[in-house]
Amino acid sequence: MVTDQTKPVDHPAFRAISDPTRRAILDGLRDGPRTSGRIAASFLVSRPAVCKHLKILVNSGLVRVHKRGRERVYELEARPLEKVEGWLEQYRQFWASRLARLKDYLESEQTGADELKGNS
Amino acid sequence: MVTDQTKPVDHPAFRAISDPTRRAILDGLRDGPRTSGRIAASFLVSRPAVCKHLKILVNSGLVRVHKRGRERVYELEARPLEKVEGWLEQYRQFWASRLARLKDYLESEQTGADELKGNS
DNA sequence: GTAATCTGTAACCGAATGGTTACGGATCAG
DNA sequence: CTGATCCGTAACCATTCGGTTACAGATTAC
Repeated sequence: MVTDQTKPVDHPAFRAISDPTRRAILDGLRDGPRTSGRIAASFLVSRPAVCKHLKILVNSGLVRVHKRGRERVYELEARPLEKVEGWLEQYRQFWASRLARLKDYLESEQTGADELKGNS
Repeated sequence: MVTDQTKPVDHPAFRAISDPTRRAILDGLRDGPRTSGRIAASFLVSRPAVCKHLKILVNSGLVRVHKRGRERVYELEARPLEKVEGWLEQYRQFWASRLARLKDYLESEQTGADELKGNS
């Protein structure tokens, strides 16, 4: 076996970070906790839309929320991203290794011996 | 500024890897190039469904394809994942640093001085 | 040539997604 | 108490998504 045989990684975070707006929200929260209104003010979409994104982020574990008076403070909780990182890690060798670059080179002159590289 | 100020990262790969089936397809391709039929055979969903997933993966740049006789060989192209990795990297400090763990500890006894940590 | 095989796509369908406007609950200001 | 403010959710809508079955184009086998 060429690569590590690991169970399929699944986590709601994968879905959560697939949306550009949600990623932008997370990016903003890297500067510190923010209230719902303040977050929404920095986006073109409506406030309820942001609220729904925040809900998704909370449900995926990427953001925590707690009340403070009449406002609610949202805060980044990055730990679930570790799952994504873990999945990604298994691919790093395919873009970072010398072998990967060698492969790229060989592919520039089609050998036609494709499936020889790994068939179970 | 606490964190690096970077342009919002966007790439079709984020959407592509949000689906569990597509991630499983990529996982399989780590063992080497495979034909469409062989890939489909290892999934419960129908062959056309796998075809559509493969198309999405090709369009996102995560998979390359070339014909060989009457079959088509799909091959992993991991480089776009570097974009995802780059975005993720900006969050590593939030789950890996000593500061992050200190924050976690402090949060276990609500101080109420939330937004003091970073307001522009 | 003809039949079997490998493959992608069209047509269709139900469910989920991402957005909107309208509303109501809770809290602060006066 | 009353009005303004902050906020989440309900209801609705168009679009996308992920799946299916049916079909058609190429290539191989005989």
